[in-house]
Amino acid sequence: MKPMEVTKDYDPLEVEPRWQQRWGELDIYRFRREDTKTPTYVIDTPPPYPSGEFHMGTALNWTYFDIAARYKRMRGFNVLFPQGWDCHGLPTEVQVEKRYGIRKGDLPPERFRELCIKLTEENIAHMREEIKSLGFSIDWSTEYRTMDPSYYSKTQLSFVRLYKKGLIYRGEHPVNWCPRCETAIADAEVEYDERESSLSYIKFKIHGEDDLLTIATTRPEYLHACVVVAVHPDDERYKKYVGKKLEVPLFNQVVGIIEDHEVDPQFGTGVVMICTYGDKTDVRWVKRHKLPVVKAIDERGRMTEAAGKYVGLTLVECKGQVVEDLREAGLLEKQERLVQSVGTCWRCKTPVEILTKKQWFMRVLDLKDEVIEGAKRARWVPDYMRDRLITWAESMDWDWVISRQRIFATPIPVWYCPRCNSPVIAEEDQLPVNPVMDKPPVDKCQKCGNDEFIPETDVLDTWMDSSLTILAHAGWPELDKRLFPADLQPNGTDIIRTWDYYLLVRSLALAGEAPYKTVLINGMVFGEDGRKMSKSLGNYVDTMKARERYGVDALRQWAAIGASTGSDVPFAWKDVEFGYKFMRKFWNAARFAGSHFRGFDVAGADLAELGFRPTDRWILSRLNRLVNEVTAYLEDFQFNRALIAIQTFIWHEFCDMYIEEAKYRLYGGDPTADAARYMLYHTILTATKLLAPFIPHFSEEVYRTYFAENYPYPSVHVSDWPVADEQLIDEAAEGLGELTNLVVGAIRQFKSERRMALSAELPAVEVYAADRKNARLLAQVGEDIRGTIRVREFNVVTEKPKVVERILAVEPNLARLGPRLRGDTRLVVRALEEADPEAVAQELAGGSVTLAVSGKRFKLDQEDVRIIKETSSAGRKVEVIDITVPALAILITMP
RNA sequence: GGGCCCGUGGUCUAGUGGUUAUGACGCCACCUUCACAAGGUGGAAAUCCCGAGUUCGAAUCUCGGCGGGCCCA
Repeated sequence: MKPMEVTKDYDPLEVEPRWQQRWGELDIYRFRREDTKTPTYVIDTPPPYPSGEFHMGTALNWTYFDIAARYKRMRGFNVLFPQGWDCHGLPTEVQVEKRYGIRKGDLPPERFRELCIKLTEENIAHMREEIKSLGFSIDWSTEYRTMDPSYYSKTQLSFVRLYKKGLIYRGEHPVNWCPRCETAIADAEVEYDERESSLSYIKFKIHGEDDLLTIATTRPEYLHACVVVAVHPDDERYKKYVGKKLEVPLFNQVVGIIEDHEVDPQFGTGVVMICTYGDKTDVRWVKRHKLPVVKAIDERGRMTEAAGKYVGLTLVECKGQVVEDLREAGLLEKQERLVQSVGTCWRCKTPVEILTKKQWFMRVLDLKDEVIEGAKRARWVPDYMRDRLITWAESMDWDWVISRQRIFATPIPVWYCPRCNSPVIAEEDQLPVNPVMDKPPVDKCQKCGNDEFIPETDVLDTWMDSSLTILAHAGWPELDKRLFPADLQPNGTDIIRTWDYYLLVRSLALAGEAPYKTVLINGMVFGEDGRKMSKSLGNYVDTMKARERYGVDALRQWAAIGASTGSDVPFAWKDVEFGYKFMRKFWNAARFAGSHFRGFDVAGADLAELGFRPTDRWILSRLNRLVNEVTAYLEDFQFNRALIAIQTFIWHEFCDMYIEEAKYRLYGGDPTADAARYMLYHTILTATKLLAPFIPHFSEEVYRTYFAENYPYPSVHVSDWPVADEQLIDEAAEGLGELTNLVVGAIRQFKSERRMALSAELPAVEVYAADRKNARLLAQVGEDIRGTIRVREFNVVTEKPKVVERILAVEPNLARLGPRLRGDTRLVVRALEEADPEAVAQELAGGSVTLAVSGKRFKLDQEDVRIIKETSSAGRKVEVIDITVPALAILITMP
């Protein structure tokens, strides 16, 4: 497209798909494995769960990766930005059951698995399209799926290796159990929910006495599994009972009374019953006091034989029946309503129970110190997020349950000898393996010689797959040290204790090294109502909806600028719209600039000959400063600050001031017009590059329209990141530019107040500068001011014009006075307020002023204060604008 | 109950010791202005949650309270 034909409005919906397709053809995001020279930058991106929908939170997350990836690419790194899918999991099984109206037990596992794979592929296809439409610079050649044999054979290999290292074991241990899903679930999968329940006060008879003791419990259905009763050791009420025995009502087992610090004397009666297992505290108590375990319920949450006549009832049924029977027996003292936090299955929200089952565990508690050390060594953005992982690691009291009773997951590569129960672990070279279909690596049991085996039917927790991502990218078990540890580990606050933790613990166990150098955390996305965005709350905005109005680049600006890094980000249409408005503003500026620098030979221009004016030097200095600022912010992952800095510069300095101040030269055949053309070219090009990581499509469109022909790069995204020229950062030039803007702004405001068109011509403007230095400076920019505000005659004077000048106040410069005067600062401030400003100013004109307060004397020089003046016209047919700092009076001769 | 974070105009938000607190959206007034009226120039609008402390000086640091969030128990 030629600049002449550039459209007035930027149309992202037309531009964006065009560049997405072109980038694919150019293959510019591919990680170059064969390139061993260029430094690498490795981003381990969390593989999303293929639920079928791309959540706004994921869009935020991916925007962060993408900004980092594009920035590092322009800085010359060989960037690995992979994409994978964390396929295994219960939600897919549930979705398949729903879709086909079946229960997973209805089909052979392999058949059910196939249906899961089919559904997953469909879901991935949708999500892949959406990710592509969002324009992320992913290297699609890296795409992996954890359900593929090529991936899960690594999961299995990790199992085998950790088993050999003694870090995986099979054991009888209490686990969180979902009785609906009939599977063990990890701590991280337990969700807590406020639920109303009842607290039952139940009378226990003291064994061998007639006395009764009342205990309070929320779980009367576990009465048959009560193994002991506990009180707090300092609880005077119950001292006399400790050591005695109690008879459990309805079931009549005789249990002891013990003391434990964890009993809350304020809760209920201060006497609690310990059941195996009513909750996690019970697990600790059983361990601490070496109590017996009663298997109270089965895998479906029904009462076992141990419950006597209640056998076969569900937990809820049993609770009702037991309470009823207690009431009839006169043993129920009372019931109270109680709101408590209940652990539920993250998927189906069924309250979680605790069962003792044979399960596979990873010995993560043994790695606690190394995990904490690894977390401490990594850089965290923001820094305080590190504490979340450390607190979590410190508070863990169970090993990680890695087995699940599900179908769609990585099989555990193990068989058992049915005679002696010894496990047979798969050999590394036979992986991937499905023990149900495949044979074990040995013909006879090593222990007992038996030649038959039964397969392990349990499968692995899906985190066993996804905690290998970094190792898998790096080619583990043969580790490419360029790719491990990863440079960047970006993810949301919600998965610090899962993904960041599991990656760390597994890499330490398998590779002896922490897997990431920097962890970049993003907050959660909230809906426009201020609550976490979710379908169930009805505040959900689809990413497709969010991009169809203003395009992806507008949405990305919301993501980048919505909050400081790590903070939660409320979704707001106005932010997306502002993103679009910014692009339109820049687009039009580029259109204007392009029409002026088109045909101008930038490469061949001799900068010394162009004749830069003060406004050119000002914007050039600001631009170079901007490059430094944005670069520093990006190194710090402060995306919001980086983008705000660019937007503010473009809009308010470049467009509102510089372009307006350059127009008179461009239109008027000024000898320095080429300098302005050069500045327009250089500023637009540099800003376009700075914007490329944030708004890639827009930047590409601008780059290709105006600049590409002059450079060898096929895309702005593989061009070079701007480097500031420190020589051009010039305080004096900036001061002069700001002085120019001040006068221009004041006259604009003046015209606006008098309802004059901003382009209205003024016969004459005279600026009176009290300060000789300012007068000299103004003289240098007089031509720019004259040209910009359209005035026929512009003069700067130092002699007082016919105006009356009045000193309004002499204000203290606290930044200077505070540190010097300390406690006396207040006195001086008071003294200045009370003194006659005219007198103070007059004395100060001689160099310094001495104030006497409370018997003390303070000498202030001109730097210690600021003089606030007001001028007013005296008789001439002029209007006057007063500027107090610096002291200027602008006299305008009216038309 | 624990850890971490947050509380700033009507709404959202930037801002980790210094004069007059950033910006967006919304609101009001004015300006066809030769890149952009989906623009520009202005304006009104903030007890910086409350209380105490540290300091010459606190939105910012400390403590307490109140309110909210995320993760966890």
